[in-house]
Amino acid sequence: MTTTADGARRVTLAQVAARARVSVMTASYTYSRPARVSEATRTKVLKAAAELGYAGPDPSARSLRRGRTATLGVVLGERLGYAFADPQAAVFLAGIADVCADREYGLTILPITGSPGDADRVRRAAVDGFVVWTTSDDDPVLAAIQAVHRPAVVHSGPPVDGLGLVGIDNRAAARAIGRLAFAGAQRPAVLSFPTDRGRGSGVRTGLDPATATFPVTRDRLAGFRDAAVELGLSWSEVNVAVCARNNRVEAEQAARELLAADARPDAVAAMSDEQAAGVLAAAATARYAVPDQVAVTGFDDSAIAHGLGLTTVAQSLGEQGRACARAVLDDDIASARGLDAPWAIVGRSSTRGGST
Amino acid sequence: MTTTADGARRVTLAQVAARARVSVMTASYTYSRPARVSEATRTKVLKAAAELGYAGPDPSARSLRRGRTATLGVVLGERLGYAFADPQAAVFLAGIADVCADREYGLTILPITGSPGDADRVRRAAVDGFVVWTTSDDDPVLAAIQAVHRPAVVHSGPPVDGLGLVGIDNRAAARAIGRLAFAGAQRPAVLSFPTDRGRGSGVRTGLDPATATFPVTRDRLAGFRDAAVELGLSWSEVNVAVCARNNRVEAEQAARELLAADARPDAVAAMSDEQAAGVLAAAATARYAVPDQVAVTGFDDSAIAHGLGLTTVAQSLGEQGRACARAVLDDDIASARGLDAPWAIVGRSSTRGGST
DNA sequence: CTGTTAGCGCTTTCAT
DNA sequence: ATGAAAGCGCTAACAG
Repeated sequence: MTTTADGARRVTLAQVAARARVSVMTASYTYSRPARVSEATRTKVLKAAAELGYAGPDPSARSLRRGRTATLGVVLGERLGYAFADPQAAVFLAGIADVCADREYGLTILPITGSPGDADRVRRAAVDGFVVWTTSDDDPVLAAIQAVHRPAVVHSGPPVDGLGLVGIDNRAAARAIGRLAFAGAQRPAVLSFPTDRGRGSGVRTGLDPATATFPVTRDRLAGFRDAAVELGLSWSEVNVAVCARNNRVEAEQAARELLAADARPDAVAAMSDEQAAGVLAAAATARYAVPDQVAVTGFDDSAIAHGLGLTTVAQSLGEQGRACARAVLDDDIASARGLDAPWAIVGRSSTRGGST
Repeated sequence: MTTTADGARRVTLAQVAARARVSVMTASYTYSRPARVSEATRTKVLKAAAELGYAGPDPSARSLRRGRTATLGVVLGERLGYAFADPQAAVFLAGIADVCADREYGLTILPITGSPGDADRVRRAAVDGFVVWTTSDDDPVLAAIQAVHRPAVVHSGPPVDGLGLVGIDNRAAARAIGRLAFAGAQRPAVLSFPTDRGRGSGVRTGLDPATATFPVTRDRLAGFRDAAVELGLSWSEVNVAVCARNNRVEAEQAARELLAADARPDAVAAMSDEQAAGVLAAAATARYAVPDQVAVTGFDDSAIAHGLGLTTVAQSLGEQGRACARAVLDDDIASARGLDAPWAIVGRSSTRGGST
């Protein structure tokens, strides 16, 4: 007779209790409130459990009875491979994971594939609440989350009735960094995140920010436009290179195209440091001096920005991740009521006027 | 009277059934087996549900009753921030996520923080099985997973009784790539992953592979030693620079140290393409020609390897992730019985002898 | 410190 | 096509 038989023969607390000759409640307390049980009894119960191969209370049963799952759901509006390729998404998730670890919470990832089953996966997730990583205005998953009546926070928008919102004022930040990027420039250009779920890419001119359905993209485009206009530049002539994904390789390719054009840009404002790194690489290849021939700005002040001398917008995605997780786990959505997270301009050597 | 009152007043299927004037079972079928219910009744039930703000069956109750959670657990032996910073870990996770999406499974991430609570978090996770991303021989979480008697697969080791194992033969692959790296070299060096959970870093000489408790590190060190010995080089004189984390920045720093030494290495075998990229950067800064003055090899043939002209070991972490997930979800651990995943040497321009 | 009772919300039988 | 009964495994609430 093997103790660890192969069959997934489930051992229950009742069996353990019977074997230890105690009531089921005593066995239960042994696990959930050890202090309430005498040393001797506890030993007896654990011995019986070990003999039977009982590994602790069933999580589903416990969740049902307690009314909470001790798990947080994180909705990523992308296939996992893309989401993890974004260093800032990683930092954001790490912030969430910190809070979860502190509170002994699990973390369920809900990657959105774009298929109709996405909403169902969200509805069926055994979680106590949700954090949604940046998505588009028209993401059907948002309605599903709204419908389940569990605490949820959306990072960076869109705002959804009943859900919390955390992030920075992207328009204001883009305007501020855009002024540095475009200062003294004649032909500014923008390297953009995708404008909508279709994720079309290519260079457009005079792109209307309002047409973008990703709030982050929309707000940053609007901010860049504000900056251009304030500097007396015509937005309708600004080339906007839209990339399907936020990564260095695509950005470099797009920057190569921009820089090869007749009216070569003399300033490029990118939407992330990764993209800006691609621009710097393309500029280096084409032997254009930064910032004299091309000024470049990033966004996020990620780990690579310092080494690259990148003028950028500093914000803490890690702290924002923690704020999202706390708001959800504390069921305090009121603490997540807007895009008011702190940000700051970090001037370095990639823009004209030097680092201040 | 608001329909969507704030209070987390849980709506149950029984209430929906009552309102729709049908039995609880009919209401249940409406969700779990719509075909078994007439069109008219289904509409009636859904209408009642909408009126009450019922968002579908409670996941915990369903899990308890059905005996499965429809969620897969993924154990990462690192803080999330580090795990996500490793592009190959991201690819591996993406592979797992693919399989989960196909089968309408959720994905719970269990980051290991190194604290005693880790094992508990694993035990309490409401998942049907586990995939464990590379860890050390002495990771206490392995015993916890073994104890819960649910299907589990460990990627790249260590082997654990009753758990599946997926990965490549790292020693053989390291030996093969090491021969290319060290061919024609006099002073080979190695850039290594951490040897144990302590994650000490620094340059060591003649490091005994057997002392490493991370199987991947141990096997690759052993393979590099095999290669060195076969080429008539003395392992006891080989400098091994151990990095605490697998990333480009740390690797570049370590490579800088190696290259600044009196006996400058003329070949560096790294344990990942990220590390190799760091070596290339350090070599470029120091103006050493690759491969003539320094040959460099990577590992994994990741997205960056091609662009860098890196000679490396190709393997598909994505496919391995899928294999792990399938083995667990099919409860077919037998299909994951060893380190026999395919790998191949990809010769490029970073090693002497050119690309073949 | 330990035990009894009740029931979390759902779905698997097995009827009708 | 619909329904009644039973119980998944556990723990809150209340005794003793």
